[in-house]
Formats: sequence, C-alpha cells, structure tokens
Amino acid sequence: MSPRRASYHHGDLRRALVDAALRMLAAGGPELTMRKLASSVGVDHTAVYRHFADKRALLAAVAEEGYRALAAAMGRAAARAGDEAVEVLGACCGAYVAFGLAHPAHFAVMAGPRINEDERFPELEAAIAATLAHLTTAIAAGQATGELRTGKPLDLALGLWSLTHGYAVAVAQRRIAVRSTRVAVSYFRRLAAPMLAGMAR
Amino acid sequence: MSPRRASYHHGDLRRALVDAALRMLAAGGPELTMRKLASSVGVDHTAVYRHFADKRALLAAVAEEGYRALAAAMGRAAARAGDEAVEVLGACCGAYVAFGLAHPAHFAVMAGPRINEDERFPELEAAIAATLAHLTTAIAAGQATGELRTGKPLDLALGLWSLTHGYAVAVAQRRIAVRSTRVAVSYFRRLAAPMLAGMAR
DNA sequence: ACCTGAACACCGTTCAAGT
DNA sequence: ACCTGAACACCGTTCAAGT
Repeated sequence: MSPRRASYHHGDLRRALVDAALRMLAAGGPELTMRKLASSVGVDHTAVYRHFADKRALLAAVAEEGYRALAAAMGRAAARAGDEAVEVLGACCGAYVAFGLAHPAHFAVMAGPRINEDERFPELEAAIAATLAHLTTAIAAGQATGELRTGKPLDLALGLWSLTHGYAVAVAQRRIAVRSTRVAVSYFRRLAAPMLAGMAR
Repeated sequence: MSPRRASYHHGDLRRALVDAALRMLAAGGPELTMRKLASSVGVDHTAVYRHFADKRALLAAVAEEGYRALAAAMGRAAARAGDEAVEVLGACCGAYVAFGLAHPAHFAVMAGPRINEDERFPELEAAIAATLAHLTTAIAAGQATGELRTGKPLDLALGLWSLTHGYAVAVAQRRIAVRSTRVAVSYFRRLAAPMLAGMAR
C-alpha cells in the first residue's frame, strides 16, 4: 500500500504491474483499477498505458497467467491420479474447482465477461485451450483403452468442462455454499459421478 | 433515446426504470448506467435513488425479473415434453440454454458477479431457487417411477444445473461458438446425454 | 524510451433545495 | 412525496511535456 518510489526506468514495469494486480486480487480488497494498480507500484497512473493498450489488455494478461497456473494444476492432478481415465478426469476437474476456490477474484477475471471477444489476445486463447486439452487428451486416452465410450473427444470434453466450470464459478461466487475447498471438491466429485459414469461404457 | 418529458409524478417510475433497463440490455448497446437509465425515461439521474437504494438494488430487480421469466420458460418446456424424466430434464435445461442465448446481456446480469452476496434481496434468491426447483421436482418424480437412480434430488439437480449453467454462460459469452440458438440447444442435448444417461438407472 | 501532469468525458452517490 | 441541481470522489483514456 505504501507507494514504492523505486524507479522502473529500465526495470520490468510490465511484470511488476501484473504481479501487483495478482496481489490486489488475492488481497480480496477493493476493485482492481488502473489508478490503484499504478499507485501500488509507485508509478503515475498513465504509465500503465506504456505497457498495456487499455484495461482489457491488462486483464487479458492477468487472465492468461491464471489459465497457465490452472493448466499446470490440472496437469499435476492428472499425474498424481491412477491410470483409469475416469480417475484422471475426476482429478483434473477437481483441481479446476480447487483453483477457483483458492483464487476467487483471479478466477472471476478469468471466467467473467469475455476479455478476448474481438480476438485481440491470441496468447490468452492458447492458455484457455491448454486447460481444455487436458480433458480431451485424457478422454481420447480412455477411449483408446476402451474404458470410455466412443464419440468426439471434444464433445465429451466440453460437457465435462461445462459441468466443472459451472460448478467452480457457482462455488467461487458463493452461490453454492461450502465449508472448505476440500468439501467443495469432494462434493463436486459426487455431482460429477453421473456424468463420468455415463461416459464410461 | 429521445428523453421523454412525461412526468412520473404519481406514475410508476420504478416499473418504468426496470423496463427501460431491460430494453437497454436487449438493445445490446452501451453499458447499463444509472445516468443513462434515468435519462432514457426522461428523469434526472438522482431520481433513481428514490426507488433503488443503489445500483446493486436495480440490478437485483433486473436479475429477479430474468429468473422469473427463465423459470416460466423452463416450466413451459417441461409441460411440452413427454413424461419420461430424462426427456423433461433435457427439455428444461434446453430452455435454460435457449434463454441465455436469446437474452445474453440480461443473462449476464443474472449470472455475473453475485448480486445477493449480503442477502439483501430475498426475492431474488427465491426466483433463483424456483429455477432449481424445476430440476429437483422432475428428478424426484423420475425417482418415484424408478426411472432415475436414487440419491438426494438436490445433489443430482446441482450437477445438472452446473452443467446447464456452465454451458449457457459459455455460449452466451461466445466462448463456445454456435451458429444459432437451435444448434446451441441441440448441441447441449448431446453434451448432456452422458450425464442424463448416468442418472438413469 | 519511459514517465509525469493536466485535462476530458464520464461514473455512482449524496444532499440541500424546489414543487 | 417526488424530483432537480450542484457537488464530491472517483473512473479510463489522451496528449503535450519533461528527462
């Protein structure tokens, strides 16, 4: 909160701004604002426009960072799971839910009004696609072993993603009340069971 | 757009404001603003505060109206469907998706950052609960006939709701691209098939 | 090249004042 | 009772100017 007077001349102001935005979101405090953001790194508020064309570009960078972290978490969860496809998918989607609850404000930026509607941020799109890819590859693998029923992997993945994303958003927004992340994830596993059962052959 | 000069003295300004907000959302134009809203009904912008404590209260009224219309649409769809529970549920949720696509900006208010987080708007909560109730009652009915597997109806309903809501938001935000409402709904039916199959016994 | 300062066109909200 | 007008504390964004 104390404005840092360090000069970002020759420093990485862009990186510092994204980090500060993540800190502000994690702090759960007031709204993320270009002016507050700039002042939190000790810089004039117009300096932000040297590194981001507008607020949407800043939010795109924040969202992209979030999707990268989310994809990594899904990958770790998949690696920890057994080798049954249904287990892998449950773990992957459980990690998605856990991420949303652990970082609700960050997740709200990722899931909120679509940032990339006019295709300005291809790297954001790629980061989003990487999270979905975790599901499609696990599904394709399960089909290859005969564990899952046939059908376009993308269709099955989008169904599972919709369920996971819808639940994660609802829980992060506290529309569905849960006592803890653990409870949220285990409850999710129960809600997802019918869909995973329907995907098994 | 032409400011109406009619006096709302003794008229129903509150009603007029909500209607104007719905029109502005439907028009898909610029952001919904207290000032633009007031001027669209030909009234000073501070007059809005005579009828709504703040912007959240206005949005709560808008969202409540949306959930009522949504619940009605779900009810009509359920009535038109056959009497198999899986058919009723598919039709109900399909209506949910169709509503989101038909009224994307209105739906964004309903699905966006939670308006009722501090429990200020019990009528909004009731309207939301009415939509979920369509699912729980259809599920309980299907369990009574033995068509659906046992389990708490609320759990099954929340799973189906998460899937439906997640897909509807994604489609309304154009994260999932579809050519038309018809295509969106029939694609949804395909994505939902595994979950409905998993709910059948 | 990178940052500052002043300015513009907006916001939501409050409050004294009018009818 | 209901609405207006002026004001306050903010926004995002632009642009000339400084170093």
